[in-house]
Amino acid sequence: MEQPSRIAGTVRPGGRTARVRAAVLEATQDELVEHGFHGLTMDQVAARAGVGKTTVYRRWGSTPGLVADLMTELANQSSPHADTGGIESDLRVNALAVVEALNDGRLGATFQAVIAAATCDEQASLALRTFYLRRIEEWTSVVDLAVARGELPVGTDGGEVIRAIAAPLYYRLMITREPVTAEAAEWSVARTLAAARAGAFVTGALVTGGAPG
Amino acid sequence: MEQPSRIAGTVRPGGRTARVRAAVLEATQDELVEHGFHGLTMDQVAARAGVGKTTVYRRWGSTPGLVADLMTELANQSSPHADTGGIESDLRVNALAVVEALNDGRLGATFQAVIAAATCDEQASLALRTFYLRRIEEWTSVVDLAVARGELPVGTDGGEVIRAIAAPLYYRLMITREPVTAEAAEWSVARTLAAARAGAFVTGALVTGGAPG
DNA sequence: GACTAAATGGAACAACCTTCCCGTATTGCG
DNA sequence: CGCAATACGGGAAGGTTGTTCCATTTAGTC
Repeated sequence: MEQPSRIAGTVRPGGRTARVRAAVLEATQDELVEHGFHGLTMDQVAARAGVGKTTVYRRWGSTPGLVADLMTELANQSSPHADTGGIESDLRVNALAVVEALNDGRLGATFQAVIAAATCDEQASLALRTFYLRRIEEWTSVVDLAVARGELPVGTDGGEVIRAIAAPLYYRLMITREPVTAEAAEWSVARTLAAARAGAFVTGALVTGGAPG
Repeated sequence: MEQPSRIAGTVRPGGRTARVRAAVLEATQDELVEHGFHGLTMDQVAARAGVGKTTVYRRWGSTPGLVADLMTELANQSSPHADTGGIESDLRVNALAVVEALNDGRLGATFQAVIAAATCDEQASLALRTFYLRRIEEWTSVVDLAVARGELPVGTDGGEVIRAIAAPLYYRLMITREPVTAEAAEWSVARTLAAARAGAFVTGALVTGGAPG
């Protein structure tokens, strides 16, 4: 095709190109805060960023492409997991970080936009999946260490525990649209931990009764 | 004023008006299955439904209005909760029903569309919240009965239990975009039940340790 | 510091969304 | 069965957004 076997912006990523990218992503977030994903247009993003429409089309192609790139950018800003020495406080740090992120004007709007975009765009869906699976993986070690310390049963699936912490918070945000409070985070930690201690997160086991078989 | 103090379609809801509404909502679902919320246009909905686009604009106003009405329609189609006599199987019925709905082509696409629409439209957000809070309320009695039977601790918050069952499934659907399987439903039931039995859903209590402090 | 290729920006064009106007068809009622 | 009000349908106009072409500017290199 027309493209020199590479995507525009990757051959000479320094100087102006980098400034343009930063300005466009910044403008994208601003637009998302104000209008949400449905109201995001290439036109206004370009105008707000002070760049030509052509540039936005060439480098991002569409509005889902914009939010996907935004999510990829966030994915690269790795936030190190906690290590407070106890699983309960570690998970609490995690849950409260999620609550804080979702309630942050810019971040919250961005997350919701990418989630919305992922419902109709494969690129956005991939960016979303990549971001969260990476975050989950980063935090899994917190659970693994707790297992090593004897705080949780051997075989506990760390990834599933981290998912279980976050799930109720996102459920409130996106589905029931209830406020995502610190209290909800505490509940999530307490309930997940209770289930984990009962062995409900042990791989392959479906513990439903009071005593393990 | 222009409007006779009522919204079009509410004064004479019989006959053609009802047929038009049914055709439009049907076409909306079809379009959602094919293009998602982002690709939903008033134009194509009208064409597909075989009605004038003026009518669609007059009665629904926008695409979020369309999906909001769709959700309201689904909310009125109440599905009675289970009563198998045991909390575990009751919750399993609930979880599997959610899995089935989310994996259904039409329903799944509709849910995702409304969730996406709710991120930028108050009307859709309200329809979504109304739908789910009603469903949660319908299923809460299942937990209350279990408490009465002595299967779960006194004071267990039924609404929160039902939320906890569904949350991981929606999390997989919308956030990590992993397949929503029957296995995931089983996990959710087992973990929620383990936490509930440990008293983690008792109102006001934050049970985190083995023994209450 | 000059050269080459990459990246950008402005303008033009097409497509789409949304509204307005008015004639027509249908409903609910007497 | 006839009347009056309601709801619908079609087409055209105005505005916004999507998409592409080509000259100009800039980054990276010798």
